[in-house]
Amino acid sequence: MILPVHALVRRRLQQTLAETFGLQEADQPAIAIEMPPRRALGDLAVPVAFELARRLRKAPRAIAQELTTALGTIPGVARIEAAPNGYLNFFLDRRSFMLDRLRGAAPAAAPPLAGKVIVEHTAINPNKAAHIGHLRNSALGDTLVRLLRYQGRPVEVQNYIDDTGVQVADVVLGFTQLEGRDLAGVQALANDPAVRFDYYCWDLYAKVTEWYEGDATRLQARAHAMHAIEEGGNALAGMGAFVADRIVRCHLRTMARLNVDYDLLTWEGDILRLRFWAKAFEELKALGAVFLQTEGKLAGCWVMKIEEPAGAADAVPAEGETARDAEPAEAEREKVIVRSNGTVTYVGKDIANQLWKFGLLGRDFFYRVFDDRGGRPLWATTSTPPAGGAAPPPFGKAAAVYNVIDSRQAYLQQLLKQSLGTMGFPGQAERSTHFAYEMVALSHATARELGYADTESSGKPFVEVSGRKGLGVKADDLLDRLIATATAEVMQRQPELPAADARVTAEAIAVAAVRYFLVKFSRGKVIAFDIQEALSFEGETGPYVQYAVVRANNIFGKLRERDGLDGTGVIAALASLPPTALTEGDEADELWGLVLEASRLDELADSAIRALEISQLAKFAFTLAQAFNTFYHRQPIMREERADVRLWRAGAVEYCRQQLTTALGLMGCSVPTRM
RNA sequence: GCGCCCGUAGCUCAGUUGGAUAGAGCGUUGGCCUCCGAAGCCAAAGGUCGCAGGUUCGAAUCCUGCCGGGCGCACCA
Repeated sequence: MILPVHALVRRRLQQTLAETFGLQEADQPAIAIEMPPRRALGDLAVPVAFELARRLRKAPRAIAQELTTALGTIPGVARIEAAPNGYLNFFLDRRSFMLDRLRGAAPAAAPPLAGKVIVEHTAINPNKAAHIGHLRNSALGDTLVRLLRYQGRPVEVQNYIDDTGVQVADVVLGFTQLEGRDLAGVQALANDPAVRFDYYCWDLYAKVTEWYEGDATRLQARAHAMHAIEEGGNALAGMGAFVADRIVRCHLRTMARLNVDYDLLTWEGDILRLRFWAKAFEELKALGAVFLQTEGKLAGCWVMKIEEPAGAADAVPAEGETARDAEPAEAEREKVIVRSNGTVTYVGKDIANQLWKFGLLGRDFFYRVFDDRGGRPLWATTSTPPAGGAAPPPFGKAAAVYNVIDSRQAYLQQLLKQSLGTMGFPGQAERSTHFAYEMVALSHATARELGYADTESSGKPFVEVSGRKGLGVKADDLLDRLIATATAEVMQRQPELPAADARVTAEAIAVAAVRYFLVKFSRGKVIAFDIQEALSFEGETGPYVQYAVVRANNIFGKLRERDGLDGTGVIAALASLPPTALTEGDEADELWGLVLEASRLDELADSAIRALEISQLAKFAFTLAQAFNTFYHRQPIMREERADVRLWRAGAVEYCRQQLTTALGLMGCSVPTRM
């Protein structure tokens, strides 16, 4: 926990700049606090003197030197040095820093921002099994949720279920048109223990796509089915509801395997049935934000004008092209909100949903318990008042909203934000964040392994996953393979371990492998998923981090066995020990470096949230595990004979394992007892 | 055509609101298990940070223009 130290140092610098240089806080540059490249230079570095050099007409070094003396003493800071190049370097009081952290006595970080945060993630169309692309969404979203909660913010996790969209309609048509099933037939299929219903729908969905391609008039059947499902109260709608319910339950089981869960399932059908959209539509019409288009190809549709980014609207035509040649639609783009057949597009429904999330709609859902989850009810929205039962917690009315959706939908998210602003809620628009990330594609090797020949001839660097074509790695298949591989590894290393325990361990390893893999890349990068790469448990992987903690835990197992010492025993013993092993010599510097690095979890968590870069958390955990492994090899604990040295090292191991366990937990990963 | 994203070592990627000598993993080569677990550690080799300008005391990072790649610009979501 280093942020409280940052806050203290920053505050003292601001005071000193005001007192010594007469710079009021408003005129001061932002004070960045960095880590020096080498520990010998200091523990914290502040480059503020460079910033001030011009304004004060002095050399950075002179400013740094003045600051050094003017700052005086700061609690917890042993000394301050002005580096020859102008850096201001802070050396912390190692003993008190480490003891405070071990005791958990470090002052709390800045109080978290007030108000509930809603994070919406996963949102898989409920018409087929989850695949690797969906997993990236869930892993990023769930980790964001855990990070926000770690910061002390109240978070509500929502999973949006698009049960009235075209994709459910497609599968319903597959059942009725291709297979001639009625509702009872689909129910029988779903209840057949030999059938994996989500896998079955996966294949059926791909067949429906081919069926459409066979005859363009079949698209009319699709439009009809969609309309029927939206209307409700008919056979197609009944089947759609059944399919969506069953597939959602499949998705929840898959996600539970990865330690991902939710507070509320928001069903799109309820938004329609409760006329959320009708309410939002009235307001949008009254504001003139949407209007009925009477001419052109969009005649008969209710449309919304799209705000062009600044400068784009009045762009001059390219040379050789006159303004007359340009499409009129280019100048004033319109997005269809209500189709000419009267159905509402996704954007329309989601505008209503966004308003509800912020408590701006003036209407609420009814709620039902969707799943018991062993005493932790999972709630879902519903359209009718429930007969009785427990009262739901207060949902919605958030201060801020994160929508975790891949960047291909950036355009729609932009519209959503825009409409919030248009409707008179610029503050909420500002606090509505699209957490955008790039898609997961497949490497050519993995596509080939899945039976897709000759994907290289496309000339593209990767193969795009396509649910429509049934092309992709199913989440459960991937997990099964990872568990099988991990089980083999565990049994090889721990032959005496009972099979059931080996399985539990393998599951923990598999989850860490896949979750770490999905968050280690920065979000702007397309992941070309390669199954062989993902099956690795070595190098920069989740299992590497787990392994470091297992080793640390083993040390304490042995300490307890031999010396009767546990974590708290070590901490108690350290209080009366001279700190030489922490303060003098190369080994002490290395020990201290490990403790300081471990303390940065809160700093990295904060940074990861601000930048929406979960990869920073992953990188932190890996780097710390690496530092621990180096320390582990160089500075033994059990066989160290000097008692004080042994205990200080044990203290470092204790803090390290705590921080690494927390970091893994933030990524939804656990630590096996052995592996 | 317009918008967004990406371009850093053979491959896959980090690089913290511009800061000290550009770092990992994989792969390659060579070492380390009578010693807290080798899913590990140590070492070596490997980079005109796509190109060209500009801003700055300082640029992989910011700006402009190119080049290459991806994704969007549906009465799908």
